[in-house]
Amino acid sequence: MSQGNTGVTSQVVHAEGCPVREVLDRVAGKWSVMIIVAAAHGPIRFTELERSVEGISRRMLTLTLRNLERDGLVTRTVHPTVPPKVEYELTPVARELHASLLGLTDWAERHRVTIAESRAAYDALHRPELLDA
Amino acid sequence: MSQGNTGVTSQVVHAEGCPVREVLDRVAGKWSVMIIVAAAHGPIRFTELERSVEGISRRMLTLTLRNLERDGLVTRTVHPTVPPKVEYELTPVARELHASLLGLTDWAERHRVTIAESRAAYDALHRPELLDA
DNA sequence: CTGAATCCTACGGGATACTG
DNA sequence: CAGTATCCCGTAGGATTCAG
Repeated sequence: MSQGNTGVTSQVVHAEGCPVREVLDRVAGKWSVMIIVAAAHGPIRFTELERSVEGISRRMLTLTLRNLERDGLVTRTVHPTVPPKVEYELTPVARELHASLLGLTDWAERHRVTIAESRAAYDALHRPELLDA
Repeated sequence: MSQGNTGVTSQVVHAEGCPVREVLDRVAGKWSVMIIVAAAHGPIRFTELERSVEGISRRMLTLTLRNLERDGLVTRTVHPTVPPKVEYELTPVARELHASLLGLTDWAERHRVTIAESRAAYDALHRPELLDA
């Protein structure tokens, strides 16, 4: 091989059963992580979540909470009062996730400016048409 | 308010400008992270990526690589040979991201079984119709 | 207050074919 | 080898309405 092989064994990233994919699928939704962040401080009510997670619709809040509950990431506690009061709380598993997420948010904060600049530069070079936003 | 306020100041998770959302949007795609993982070992060629990232289509590989390049997460190096040879390499910023990702994959591996069980249990309770898959 | 049910649309992403 | 260009479809998710 005159061109030489890389010598680097590029290992396959398995599609199925890949832990990377799994966590991502679980967290990929538009709202899951934001809900986890909003609930990280302790039990929180439905309406509080609705206000905390800016921009979320009532429907998506419900759906996402159901999925989180299904995965065992939040618990749902109904207080049989009137008016009804429902509290959501992160499970220990979700708290661990939240801790790991901190690494990501930290990364995002450290590089957000750089990334924004990179985008602008790229667009200036490869997307001249959308320069006058 | 006889029910009392919670005392817990549920802070708002801002929609715009939220670093959490930003990193997620950037990584939320179906393939971004898997490409980053596949490229973590060093420079890698287009076709090698295509084989490494199981299940990806040529189209999505190209699109995702372009976005990663745009965000300054990968560099694209064209070797003017014949046949053409293009190498993609993670930038330092992306390497940091990859490191943070390790925390997530670790979390996923530690809890995948628990989560799967949680799902099964939830479905058994709340989705009796789809029990005979 | 805390949802569930419907309706509807945008867009991510797959399959396929063509190109330098 | 390394892409681009089209076509097409499923579904995430928004708006709105009804209900316990």
